[in-house]
Amino acid sequence: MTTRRANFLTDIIDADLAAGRVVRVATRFPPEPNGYLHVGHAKSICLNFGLARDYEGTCNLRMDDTNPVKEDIDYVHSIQKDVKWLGFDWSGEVRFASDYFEQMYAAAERLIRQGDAYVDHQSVDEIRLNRGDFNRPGVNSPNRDRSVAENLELFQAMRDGGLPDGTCVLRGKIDMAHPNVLMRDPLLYRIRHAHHHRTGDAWCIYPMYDYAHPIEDALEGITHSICTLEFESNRELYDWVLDRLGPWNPRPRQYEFARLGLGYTVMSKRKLLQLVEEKRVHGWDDPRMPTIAGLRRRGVTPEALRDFADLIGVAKNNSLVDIGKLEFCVRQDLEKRAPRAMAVLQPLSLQLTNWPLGQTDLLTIAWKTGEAGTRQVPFGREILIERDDFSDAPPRDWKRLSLGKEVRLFGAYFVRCDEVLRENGEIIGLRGTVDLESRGGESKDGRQPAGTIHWVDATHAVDCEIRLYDRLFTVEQPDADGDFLPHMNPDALQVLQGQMEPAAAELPGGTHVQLMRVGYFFSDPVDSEPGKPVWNRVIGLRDTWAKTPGRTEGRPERKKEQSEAKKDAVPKKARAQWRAEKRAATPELAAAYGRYVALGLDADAADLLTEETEVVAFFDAALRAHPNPGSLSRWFLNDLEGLRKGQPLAEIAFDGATFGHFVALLDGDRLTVPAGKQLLSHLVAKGGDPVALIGELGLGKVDDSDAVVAAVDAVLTSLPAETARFRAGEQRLLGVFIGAVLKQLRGSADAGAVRQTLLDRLNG
RNA sequence: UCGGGGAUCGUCUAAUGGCAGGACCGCAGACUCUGAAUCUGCUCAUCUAGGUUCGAAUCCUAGUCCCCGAACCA
Repeated sequence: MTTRRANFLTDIIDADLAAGRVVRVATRFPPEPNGYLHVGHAKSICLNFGLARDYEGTCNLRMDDTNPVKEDIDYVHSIQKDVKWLGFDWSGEVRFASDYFEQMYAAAERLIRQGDAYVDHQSVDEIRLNRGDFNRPGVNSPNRDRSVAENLELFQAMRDGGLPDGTCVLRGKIDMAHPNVLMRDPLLYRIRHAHHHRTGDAWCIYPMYDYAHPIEDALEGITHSICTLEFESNRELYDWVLDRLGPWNPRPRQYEFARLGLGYTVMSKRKLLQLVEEKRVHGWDDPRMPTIAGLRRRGVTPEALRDFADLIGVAKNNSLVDIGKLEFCVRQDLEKRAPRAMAVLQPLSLQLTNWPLGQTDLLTIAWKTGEAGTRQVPFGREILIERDDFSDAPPRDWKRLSLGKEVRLFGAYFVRCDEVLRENGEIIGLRGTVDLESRGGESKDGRQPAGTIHWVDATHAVDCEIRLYDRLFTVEQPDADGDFLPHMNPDALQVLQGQMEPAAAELPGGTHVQLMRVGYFFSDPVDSEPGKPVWNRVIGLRDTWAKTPGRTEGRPERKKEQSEAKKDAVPKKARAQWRAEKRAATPELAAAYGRYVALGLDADAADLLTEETEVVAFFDAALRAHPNPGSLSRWFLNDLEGLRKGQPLAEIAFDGATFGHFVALLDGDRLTVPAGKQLLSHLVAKGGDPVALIGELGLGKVDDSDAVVAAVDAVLTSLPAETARFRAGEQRLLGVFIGAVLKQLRGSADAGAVRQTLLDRLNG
């Protein structure tokens, strides 16, 4: 198993493997072929395929093609291309949801026969209306109680094709009052007389996502079905479908993670499609687009994208990732791989008056300093430098050319500026002299110029198109409110004619270079022609100079204000209030509350213990076994409540009386607190007799102070560095020692005594 | 309003009752034939309030804020 980043999903998988719930890991990446994949998908691809790789399992690529009106074969191809380009390979053939249509149909008939589905003839509007809303339950369809035979016949009729679209649907029969609206008799099949890119006209009914997806997963033997957070509510329905159509081995489980949110771009397929269709960008692979195709054409590498996925991790927090992290990964990767070349984007002519007319010097310069591989770079009397590299009023730390000052032209000669040529006040050229002794960039006398700049020889330079790309939007969250289009960055694409050194201009389409001191570039694989490359700027170099002169623009505030609806909403009814009302309506609870208060419990404890009658019964039984309400309520409320995780008391492995006996052991000083916690969690999970378990688990309290002293000494000698640090003043390390001692004594020693012994030893 | 999720440096993410760690960003310095890269150092966080515990980011209670869900979409 290769090393990997841990996240909550690897925790789950580790636990599943350890418990034997699964014997291998099978994941899947299930895009709908209705658009191009984007960088958010790249995160999901890296996750799913990465998990399969790390656990030596499998990952399927599956087209979720259940809606023929939106999907297209072109997208099927682009998706495969993008996944491969990212560096992943799927298990076996590409899968298609449409390949399972026959099995899904049979499964639907089974649901009907089981009484779990029915054909409904209500209209779209009626169905929506009768579904109710978050506050109102839905109402049953008049067709809900049709017989199995009738449903079977109607469903067959749906398939047979005689019914126009919208005539009727197949629905799951669950509960129209369910608090999860998705569970209110969800639609399973609808009629759509549409041509499917794969099944053609074989079908006129198509399954809905919530019905189809779990079946696809189960049929493929998927163990961990990973999707994004917005499907959390759908999981209940996913499980419903699987539970009624099993048994499955393995039984797939759905888990959700946070989709990628990235600053200064949009990620929804709808918005991306809109940009393409309205021709606001030049197609899906426009280098400004966050699509995989766009990033690829821009010159971002698969390695950089995979690094990025690793860097941002996987969790359930809604997050907005700083696009600077992507830029960091791109720079880091290109820094390693890109050869260096020179081009001038905004040329300024420099005439070298002491260079012989018509003579050219051919310099040999390494593609990458310190590495093998060189090219020839011509040098002559007229040199082009970057306009920004000359200043006639240089600031204090200026490391470039200025009047009377000398700089090194990278890999060539030292030059000095002697004269500035102007026209109407504007600088139109420079005259200067070259140090003929400095060929190769070293002077005989060992002097060092202030700086080094890039350049090209004017007579040999090659004209080439340079495309400068920038963030697509001017704000971090373009779709935070209202229309995202007004936030488009008009300067996201800037086209320049640059002058490039001849050797670099020969490079074929699809090559990366670093144009020195400018940025990383990629010769456009589509528009480049032999000898006429078009260069895309992938990303600029980090520029600590550009941002120094007071240009620190503050990071814009992120949008996180309350929605209008929330502002006016009445606060949720307090839970304490809810319990008080329940007590008022339930004499049994009210009586218990009075009794507990009379017993000396504080009002909060009495309140919490009287939320449900089963708790009261449990607590009363404990009270009979051990009449100490104070410690009983503390252990119940603080520990047992956490351990049972909402499980009904009736389902845990021990009863109230046992709980009473358990607390009595603690009060009788037979058990320390940590040992008690260990014992309690054992009791909740497996049950048993507390007294017997103390012996079995070795939890009995150790009163032997010699044993404590011995353990303390052992721990201190095993942690010499920490001991020294503690003595030097790091008091917080006491907890580490206590923990280690307790662990050694299996939690059976009194923590207070351990603490005191430790202090004596450390300070004495 | 009902149901489901989530809150840890500016950002992303760890810590599974025991030293709040890493990365990005930022700042400072070193080095430099790229104001790049590299190297060194620094700044910076547990949503709030109570409780349990020797010890709480973690367990309990109450609250606050954010996100998702009511398509014959996925």
